[in-house]
Amino acid sequence: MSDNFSEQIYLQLIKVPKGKITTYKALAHSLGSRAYQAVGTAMKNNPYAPKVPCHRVVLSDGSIGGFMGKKTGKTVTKKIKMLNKEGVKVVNGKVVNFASKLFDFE
DNA sequence: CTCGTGACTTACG
DNA sequence: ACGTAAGCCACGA
Repeated sequence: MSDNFSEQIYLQLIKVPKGKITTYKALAHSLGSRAYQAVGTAMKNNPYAPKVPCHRVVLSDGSIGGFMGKKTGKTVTKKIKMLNKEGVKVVNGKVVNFASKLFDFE
């Protein structure tokens, strides 16, 4: 497992400080690829969980993404609460002040 | 190698 | 603003 690509995604995600978040686009772009979908694919694989806080990754609009929306929030709802606890306020499946909490990859 | 799917993004109507 | 279509990359069969 851990093809270089997926591994980079996890590394970047882990690199994100607490209370901050990132988007699929920025994440993929930081890897030097446009694998927006690949990022999601790697997330659903998430072999590094909970080391890899996939809930810290949101859509370009700041929406949580396909976590909830499908099955009345089950696992996701919990993560949302966790985010709120860390300082990332999530309401109605969207991040509050999300642009300001966005983490810039160096 | 080819096909289908996906926790995505952008563009057009 | 919303819905559909096409494009993007990676992974599984």
